[in-house]
Amino acid sequence: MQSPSPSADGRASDLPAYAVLLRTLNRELNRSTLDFAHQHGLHATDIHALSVIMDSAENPDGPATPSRLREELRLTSGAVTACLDRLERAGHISRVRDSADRRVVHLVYNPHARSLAREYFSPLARATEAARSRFSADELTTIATFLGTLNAALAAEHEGPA
Amino acid sequence: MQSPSPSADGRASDLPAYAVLLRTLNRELNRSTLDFAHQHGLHATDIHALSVIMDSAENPDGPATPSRLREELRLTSGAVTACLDRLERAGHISRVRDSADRRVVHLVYNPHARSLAREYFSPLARATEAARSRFSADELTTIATFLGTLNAALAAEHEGPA
DNA sequence: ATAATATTGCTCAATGATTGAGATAGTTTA
DNA sequence: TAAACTATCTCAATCATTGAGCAATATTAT
Repeated sequence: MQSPSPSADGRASDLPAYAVLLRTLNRELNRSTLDFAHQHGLHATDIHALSVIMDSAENPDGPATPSRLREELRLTSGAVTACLDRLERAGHISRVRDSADRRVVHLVYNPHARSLAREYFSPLARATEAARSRFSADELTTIATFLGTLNAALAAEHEGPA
Repeated sequence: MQSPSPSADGRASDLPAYAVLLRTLNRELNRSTLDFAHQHGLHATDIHALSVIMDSAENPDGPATPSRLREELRLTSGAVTACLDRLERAGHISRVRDSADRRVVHLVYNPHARSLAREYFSPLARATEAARSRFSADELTTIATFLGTLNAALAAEHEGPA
């Protein structure tokens, strides 16, 4: 009844189909996170925090701080403190006072957490590589550009939706 | 030092770059979920449950059940019951006993929840459409195929990782 | 300098979602 | 019919999160 879609896989490229694909992807990624958290006696919150701390370490916006986590994870300050206490107690991260502004705490992850993170992302990396292997270099470039564009659009949605 | 990558956006299509893109996407989608949940006095769990119930209604695997939610959301049975109590009390879903096997409860979402779900996915749909508008039909087909492949690979990871 | 204001992260009692063991009701197998 | 199994629910205990307030540091104005 809809467009006959001459290309072999074309039936799955309209907006509703994209919505289902993205929702499913979100669920799969969350499930990976939960499984990994359970395996290590941590909570989903802790893993998400670790993910933010990891990405902040490599990004030019500077190292992660408790305030940053509060915004990224939509937690209250008390919850952030508790989360960081858990991660620090388990040896994954350290709190380091900024020397310039001594109110600020920098969050750095220890070598221990580095290997933990590698382990966490290993199934994801395996699945991603399996999917990537089916596409050409040009196609992978297109897909990466799309993902970047989508991320930017989502970020714009909850920063200035008006 | 790495491959010079002649294509304009090629630098962003290797595996580590994909990992960052997918982690960021996951965070953006979760943040949308949390923001929406807060706006409506619900919890992230409730929204995820609603999402599963929605997709189950349209999928051929049959309607959602508490057991299904327990697996999908990695919750215990007590938590599922509490979550469904909240959703039912707020009028979003109904529990319906299966007539064939009267131990089973089918979860259906009410018209009220249908409009709630539309509202929830509206920012996501807007962002997705904004990103989609930048790509050709062929490119969108490629991207959709990739997302489907990735979802299948992720599902395979936590069903039979061995 | 000094006082007033703002910001960062923490403390702690209260709240409430989640856990986990068990109960209940229904189904299937022998 | 009895026994074993399954789906869901109940409920006390646990523990992450909330939210108000505090301590320490930084900034700005006078």
